Amino acid sequence: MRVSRAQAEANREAVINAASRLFREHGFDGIGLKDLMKGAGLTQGAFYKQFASKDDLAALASRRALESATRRWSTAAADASDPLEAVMAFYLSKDHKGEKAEGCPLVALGADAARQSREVRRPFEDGIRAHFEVLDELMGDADSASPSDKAMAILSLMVGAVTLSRIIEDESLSQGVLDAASGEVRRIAHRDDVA
Amino acid sequence: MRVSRAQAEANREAVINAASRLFREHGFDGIGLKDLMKGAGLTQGAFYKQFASKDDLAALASRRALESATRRWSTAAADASDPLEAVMAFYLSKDHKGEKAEGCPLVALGADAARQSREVRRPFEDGIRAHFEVLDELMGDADSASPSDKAMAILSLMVGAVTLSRIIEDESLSQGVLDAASGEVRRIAHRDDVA
DNA sequence: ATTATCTATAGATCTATAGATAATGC
DNA sequence: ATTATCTATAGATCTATAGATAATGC
Repeated sequence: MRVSRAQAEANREAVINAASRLFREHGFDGIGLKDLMKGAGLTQGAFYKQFASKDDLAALASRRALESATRRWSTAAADASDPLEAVMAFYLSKDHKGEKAEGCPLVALGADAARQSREVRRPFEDGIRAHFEVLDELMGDADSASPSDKAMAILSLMVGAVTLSRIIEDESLSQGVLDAASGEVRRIAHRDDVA
Repeated sequence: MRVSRAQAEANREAVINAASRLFREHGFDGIGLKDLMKGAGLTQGAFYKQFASKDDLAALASRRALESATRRWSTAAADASDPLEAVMAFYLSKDHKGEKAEGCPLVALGADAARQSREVRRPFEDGIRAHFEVLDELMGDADSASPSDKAMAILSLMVGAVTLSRIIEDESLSQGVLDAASGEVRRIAHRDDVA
């Protein structure tokens, strides 16, 4: 039953990837080790050879989810003539509202994260900073030491809007929240700051 | 061991009130019936005479939390010469960032709520609409049929900002997010719409 | 007589560990 | 010989139910 070192490493990666989706879908407390391992085609018993604890996996899976989310922002921005519009086009879309498992972990696990261990919160904080940096770059506010007020407000607005839109059953209101957020993000980004 | 009908009703209310705090603090999946009942000084066995299921209590506790949150907004707005500043003063404060159990349920349970039953999501949706109405009233945009874009953007921004600030360990960045949100909320509210 | 709460428990599930198995890696 | 994964299990906890108890309410 033993597998090669390479296969074992691949299995470990598969568990982290599966967990990164499954935690977003069910919350940190909403899914157990058995189903997390099954998500990678393994059984529960193999867990502790790979990870120190459930919290350890939660931290690794959170880091992966946030890195993937940051990459998605960078990629969307890099490929587009209007980078901000490109980011908004997917982030404030009906599709993104619906894809809890693959979507932004700040929305799917934002409230949960505040209750987790320092080890789990850390990748969230790092991910938030990385999102700020992408925003500041695409707004031409190249790397200053700390994130701009605009970047902080825009990310807050986008995370809040998708959070609210996921709760709201009424389709037109839910869409209205996303659209209102789009309008305000544009205004914030294009406002001329008087320094 | 039986208590009077009045006392039984008081006990029921006490459980709902305790649950409204405890769910915000630990998440819907982060606390069990035993501890929820203990929060009201009762034992687990008394639960099912009062509630149909844990989900039933979650719905009742969510409604209470959101009604309390809406009342807090109304009260802050009613007592102040500048209602919006009064709401922001508590909502985007370090105190509110710290008081998970008593603070805004949209922040504490926003991500969780999207995963719950329709019965639990409903009070959240109603609460969101009530928040929009308070915002539209204090901005002088008296009751139109549907919430204004401004109200939707402001609530999104405020919920997102407190969510992010709770995750961020770095005190100055965490405060920076709240302050950036304050600045943008003011700009959104005071902007002249060209209809 | 009714019933709100209590203690006790059923049955499922949770995290974590133990020991067996079978393939790898030296 | 080592070890990644498996099955099995320990011990705790979860939701929900059952039956006992003691006070209410008719």
